[in-house]
Amino acid sequence: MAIHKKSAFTQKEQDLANFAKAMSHPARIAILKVLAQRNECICGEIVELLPLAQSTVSQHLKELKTAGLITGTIDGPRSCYCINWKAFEKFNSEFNFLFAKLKVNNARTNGSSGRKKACC
Amino acid sequence: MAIHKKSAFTQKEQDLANFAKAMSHPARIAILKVLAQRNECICGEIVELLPLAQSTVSQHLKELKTAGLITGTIDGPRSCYCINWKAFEKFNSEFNFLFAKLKVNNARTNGSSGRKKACC
DNA sequence: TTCTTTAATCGTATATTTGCGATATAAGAT
DNA sequence: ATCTTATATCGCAAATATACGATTAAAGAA
Repeated sequence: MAIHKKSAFTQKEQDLANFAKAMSHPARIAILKVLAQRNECICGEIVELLPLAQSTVSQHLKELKTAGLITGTIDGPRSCYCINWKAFEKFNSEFNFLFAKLKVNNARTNGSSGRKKACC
Repeated sequence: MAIHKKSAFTQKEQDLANFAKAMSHPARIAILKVLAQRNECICGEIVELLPLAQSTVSQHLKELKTAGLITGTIDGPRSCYCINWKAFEKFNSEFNFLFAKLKVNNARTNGSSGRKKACC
């Protein structure tokens, strides 16, 4: 492509998109589920559970960490990962806020006493 | 990469990832917001509001439609788009379900009477 | 029919993502 | 000091995503 256009959108739009992007791979969804079940987890445990090579899992963990969805701390020769609940709840509520706002707008313009859609 | 590994994960994990993927670009977030505000919208109106070429917007609309987040119907020489509320709510609740499940697990294993995290 | 309008699709260039093996790093064990 | 374990990073290949201009298609207007 010629030039990146992502910066032409609002920060909130970019934040939501970045959050969604971090969740946009089944391996990363699976990692989050494992972290939730075990509360905390070292890389090797996740590698055993996923059908991916160690280096690939490490890369997915790095992406989740960069996006702020998980935290990782060095524990001797290991790395211990946890879900960053604060960030997760923040993005979850932002997502719900967008969704709720959309629903309200939809009800206002297309409710029982509102106009009908011309199409769709 | 050598081979696709996405199919090695569960259907629910793939569904959630696909939904997140559809939301993973600020242009598509912006499109959803426009569709919500106007209830329904033709392609040209969206093109005027976004800093992207017509062909690019059309491509984003196609991705949202393929992911099932919006519907599109032909209206003469125009195409009218709407948010597919049912699919949107379904995925939203699935997302919330995952999040709630994670939160419950976290409270159970790390609540006021539970054990502390060893790291993070 | 021909012209205009609207949108989808094609072709192309470039950027990013995904995945793995190999290597590097870092810390504890011997 | 050397070995082992655990993980991050590098380098590469292949697949996807992003963006645009040009073209095509489809329907109403002249």
